[in-house]
Amino acid sequence: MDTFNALAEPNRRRLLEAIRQEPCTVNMLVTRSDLSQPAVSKHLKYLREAKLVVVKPDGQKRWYSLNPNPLKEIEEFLEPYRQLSLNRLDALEQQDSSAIQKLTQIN
Amino acid sequence: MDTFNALAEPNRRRLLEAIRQEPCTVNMLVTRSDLSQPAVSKHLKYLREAKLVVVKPDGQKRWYSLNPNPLKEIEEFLEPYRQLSLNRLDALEQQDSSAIQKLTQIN
DNA sequence: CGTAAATATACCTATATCGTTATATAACTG
DNA sequence: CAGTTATATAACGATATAGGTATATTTACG
Repeated sequence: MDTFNALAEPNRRRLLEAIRQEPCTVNMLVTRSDLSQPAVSKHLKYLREAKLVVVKPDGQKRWYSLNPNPLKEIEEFLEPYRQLSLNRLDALEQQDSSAIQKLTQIN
Repeated sequence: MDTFNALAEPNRRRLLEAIRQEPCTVNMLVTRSDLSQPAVSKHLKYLREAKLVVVKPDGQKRWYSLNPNPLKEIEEFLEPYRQLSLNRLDALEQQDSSAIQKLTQIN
């Protein structure tokens, strides 16, 4: 499971959001999601494979915390696209709001 | 097909890269990839669903060009993660290279 | 008009993955 | 030790999708 695929699943993004806010045990994530415990464990397995989380065992509990480093790959992919939409829209916003309508209704 | 899933497929990312550089017809993309024509057409269908590309028919040709707007969703997702790794590593780089080793070997 | 070119779609097989239930594996607790 | 808690894994069915080949559809051209 690579970074892109790990982020492609909405439940996995939500789990990662929770872990980003603070390290979590599996049970904490089960409580905060509407997923079963095995489902959470499986998603965590994929997040581990993608190295987006690291685990620290503590007795029977496992503390999952974020490793944001792999996200750089996504950032690097997005980099060449940044100049395009965002700046282009920003520039338009300063002059012609009808042109923005035209552009944004594509999306 | 949502934005995240559209980007999860490596061939699709490559097609998008090509389209980003200049608008392309299907045949151009077939030539520049190692995919069959139907495979390219299918990936383009998903990119269209995700609204990452727009098509302009021109005779029998279809010109595919980039619509970067949906990428904002990815940017917004990444936003809260930006402060974490990148800045943290940048800060470390300026003082202690062994600490960087420890951090980066997680990844 | 008949053929070729450009693209899309249908159909098939293989593989991945989602979620669930049941079960295994440790580690605590009394 | 017995039972419970925390987590992981196995096994299963359902669904999605990747790729290929064959074919349909539309447009161009002589």
